[in-house]
Amino acid sequence: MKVLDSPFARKLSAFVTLSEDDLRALSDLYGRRRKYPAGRDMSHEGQKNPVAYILAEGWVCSYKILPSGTRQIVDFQIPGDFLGLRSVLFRTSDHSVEPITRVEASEIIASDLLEAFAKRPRLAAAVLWAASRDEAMVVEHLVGLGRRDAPQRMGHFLLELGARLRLIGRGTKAGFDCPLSQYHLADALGLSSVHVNRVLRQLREDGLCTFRRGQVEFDDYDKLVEMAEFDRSYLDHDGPLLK
Amino acid sequence: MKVLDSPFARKLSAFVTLSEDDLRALSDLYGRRRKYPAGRDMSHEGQKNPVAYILAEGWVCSYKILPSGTRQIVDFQIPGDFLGLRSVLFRTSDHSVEPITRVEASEIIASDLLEAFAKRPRLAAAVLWAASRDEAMVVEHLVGLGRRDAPQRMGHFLLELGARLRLIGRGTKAGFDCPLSQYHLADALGLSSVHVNRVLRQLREDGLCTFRRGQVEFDDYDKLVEMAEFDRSYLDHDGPLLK
DNA sequence: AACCACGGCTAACATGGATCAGTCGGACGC
DNA sequence: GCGTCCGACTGATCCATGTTAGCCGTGGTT
Repeated sequence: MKVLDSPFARKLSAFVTLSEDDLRALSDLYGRRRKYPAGRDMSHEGQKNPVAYILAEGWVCSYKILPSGTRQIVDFQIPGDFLGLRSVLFRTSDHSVEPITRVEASEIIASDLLEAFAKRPRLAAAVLWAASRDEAMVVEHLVGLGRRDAPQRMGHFLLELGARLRLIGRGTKAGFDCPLSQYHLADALGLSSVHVNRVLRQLREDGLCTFRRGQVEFDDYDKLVEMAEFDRSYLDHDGPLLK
Repeated sequence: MKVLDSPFARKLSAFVTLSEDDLRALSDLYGRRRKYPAGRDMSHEGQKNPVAYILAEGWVCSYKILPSGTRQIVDFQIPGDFLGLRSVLFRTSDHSVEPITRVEASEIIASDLLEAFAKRPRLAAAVLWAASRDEAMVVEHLVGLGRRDAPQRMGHFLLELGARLRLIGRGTKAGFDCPLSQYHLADALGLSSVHVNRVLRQLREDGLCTFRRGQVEFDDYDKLVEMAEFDRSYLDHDGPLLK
């Protein structure tokens, strides 16, 4: 039961049915578990020989800093998400990672991962599915930055986060706990923190959703979906072809 | 020699040394070669059972249409690039593909690909490297949309395209042929076509680069690199760990 | 030859969001 | 208890970019 209850197993199980053996192989994967305090970077751009993790507890963000000093957050990772899956295949990490809260993460050894894939194809399929979903999220994020205005971006972002959290049992259609500051939102959505504040007030006054003191509440879920043009199909595309 | 001269082989060879046998396995991969006229979509979002291709000739773009009718181009593919590598693993294609010029593409059968990977690890490494580079480009694109202004975005985009084309022998530091319309640029860079025109004029008047009649000329490469804060390390990261 | 469609190009005007310059309240250190 | 720091919050102003409404040249069609 312990494994099944981990956010990672919950997420994968939502889309590929995993057997007892699959789950056991999954739990064998976890290497040493490490804790990181909030705030200090876990890795930064250009670092050599990086490690991959599965997030067990806490939130982190992956970002890039531009020469001008501004930053762009590419993605947030929540419990159950992979961290640095790509940078373990290639020698150089191409972005920095900052823990937003206190974090617990399990190290993943690349060779163990490949071995488990060879033995348990369904597990490989599930992990690939997760990686592909992450990529789809980045693309959707890109589309938002290019073609959505600030309120839509904000609404879309909160709805996506909510959907991801529900998958691991940390949120409902009513809302979720959210440790992000308005600066995090600004750096993710390509806005200034000042404007983030204005947009949040707007959403609150329009009765769409309320973000206050680390809590997101969806005041009118359907109306928010409509305003943000949120189409969640990119989050739960069909599983991989291999049965 | 024929295989070695294909844009795909040139691109891969630039980063992973491939043996004669690797190259032979590569040429076996190519399935039926198909031609598509410019303009009509090759595939659209939501399509089932899509196919993967390697582009042999011509340019295409992958894009998403928003409910409002605007579109965001996620990426351009040029000869040697994969097309729909991810959508072959998953049942649904999550974006549309439009040929910009007349296109020739070779169909890739998923099972052939996996088989080739099993037999020729270096080939697998090379293809993975290419996929990873594509992902890094999407991330860089996202950062640009979030945190760079229009002239920087434009400069960055043209420099990146130039670097990619040089890799397959279709451009130099002096410039390259470019079949994109200003509308394509607008949809890729998240701008209006009017503003694209303004920005291009600006770059020309500043002596940085000239885009006219299907030709990009870098008038002052180094100054353009500096203005756009172009750091090409994301394009040629080290190869994968597996030797 | 006349027509039309399309892409490049431009000016005038409108506006979303950035920037600047703060206030305020709560948490924390001493 | 007092400073200090951080994040939320706000108003005033400015500017980058969008929008609207065209013109022009070219190439294709009838």
